[in-house]
Amino acid sequence: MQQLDHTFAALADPTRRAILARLALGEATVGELAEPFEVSLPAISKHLKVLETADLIIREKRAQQRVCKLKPEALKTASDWIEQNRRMWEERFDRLDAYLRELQSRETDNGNG
Amino acid sequence: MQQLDHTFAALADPTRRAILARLALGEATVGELAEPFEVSLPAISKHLKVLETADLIIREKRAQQRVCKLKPEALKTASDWIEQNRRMWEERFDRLDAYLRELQSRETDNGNG
DNA sequence: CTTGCATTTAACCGACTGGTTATTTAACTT
DNA sequence: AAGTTAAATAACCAGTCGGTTAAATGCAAG
Repeated sequence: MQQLDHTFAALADPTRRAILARLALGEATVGELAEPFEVSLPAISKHLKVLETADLIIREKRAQQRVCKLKPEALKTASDWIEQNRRMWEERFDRLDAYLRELQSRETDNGNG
Repeated sequence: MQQLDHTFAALADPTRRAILARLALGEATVGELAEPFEVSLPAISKHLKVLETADLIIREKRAQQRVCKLKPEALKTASDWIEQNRRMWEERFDRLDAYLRELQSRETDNGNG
């Protein structure tokens, strides 16, 4: 799924994750978002475009500023993928674990009998 | 956190996600993993290295083959980050929603009084 | 010890990334 | 209309990515 590509790629950058964390505290303008970072404004603008393409945020005009807000739905897609797979993985490991325990107990039985 | 960078970057590629999904069904050799894809073996080998660096899989020698297995712990790191943030985001949106509802009801009260 | 198989490494390629500075666009202020 | 402010775009750069083919490695079996 191409949506997942974009979401995970967007989340793979620490600056972008920090921007998202900041936005979780409330909407902010591009300038406000850029302020804590030591990179240029165009760099932040590019990060915001990546986040917007990944559907993680929206930017809306407000006078001469652009206000950024989170869009929580997209994160759910990624979260769902991970959780679904994690469940599969762990089931698999649980089965393996049970199998190994069974082997173990059989050997013990043989050893004792 | 650098671990998150690697994990999300690894998950951002559809071939790598497919490999993980395959491995959820059980361990597999490099050749077995490569078989369903239309790319060369070295390409798969590189993907596996990315997954290994991200700590999502381990490769162990078995005769002249390398057997790949999932390592579920790393996925938890990513899952935790997403879930934690998702909760923050949604709380934020819940608060905003409550606030807007309150505004609405006040205006209604004023209009009626 | 040579042959064969499974996989990795090397060298290379075009496309993309994250950064820069300089320029342009858009909207408010005077 | 001219100036100021906020942000985006353009053009560029070094580095990484995902892919290739060809060569090297590791191991088992004759």
